[in-house]
Amino acid sequence: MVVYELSEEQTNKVFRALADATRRDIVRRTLHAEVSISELAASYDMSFAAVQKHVAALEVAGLVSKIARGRERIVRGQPDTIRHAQELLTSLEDIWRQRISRLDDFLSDEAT
Amino acid sequence: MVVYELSEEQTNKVFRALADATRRDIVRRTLHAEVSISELAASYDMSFAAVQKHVAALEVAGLVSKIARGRERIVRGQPDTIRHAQELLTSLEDIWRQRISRLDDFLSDEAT
DNA sequence: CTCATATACAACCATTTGGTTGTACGATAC
DNA sequence: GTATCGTACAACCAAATGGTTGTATATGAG
Repeated sequence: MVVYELSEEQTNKVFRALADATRRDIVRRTLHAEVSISELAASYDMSFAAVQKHVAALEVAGLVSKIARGRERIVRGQPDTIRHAQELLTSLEDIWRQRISRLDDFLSDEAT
Repeated sequence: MVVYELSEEQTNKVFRALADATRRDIVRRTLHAEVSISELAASYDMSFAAVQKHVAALEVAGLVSKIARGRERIVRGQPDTIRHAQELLTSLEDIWRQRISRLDDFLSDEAT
């Protein structure tokens, strides 16, 4: 399986974008179904422009994409980028697991 | 399986902490083996105090813990918190998968 | 055509972030 | 005891973040 690595800068943007409850909620909603920016904006207690900025941050991170439909912009969640972030976390967990298995080896050596 | 949910604020801190290449590297190294703060500081092109702040951000997020050993502070990666973040990303992916399966249902209804 | 809607974007502002240097203090080495 | 090492923490600063309002523009409705 070929994994397309994200650049460090791209990775920063992905995690940064996920570090906000409103943005995480936008990702959830746009993964669930296509939503326009104004529909999103109606849900949060902040200005339209603020929501627009959150969507822009998510778009730059690759967590959502926008397509024009008439005068609306439809926002779609991008599961691939989520998966990239997940793979990075998995690689961290693997480091831990390798450490544990090294420790097991050490202990079984000890026992002989 | 009981999953201990992180608060929104705690989740913000975890992702925020991961949104920096130096901090991700510190997590990698401290998951691999125990390292003192000064050992960490020697690796990065910034002041000791700056590295100390990065470690503090990771500690507040629950991604590392510190224990005193003599005059040193040993930093340990905390795989549990990594797993919490991973579970959140998995729940996002699940939302996507449910959408796909709804779409499949729709298409098979269409076919009948 | 005119009006309302959906979006884009600039300018502005307060707060947070990420770095710096300097100072203080406990633990270890000599 | 004194010097050194490892850490903690405060004060400071520039840049980024997350919100605001205001203005412009394109699309759809009537």
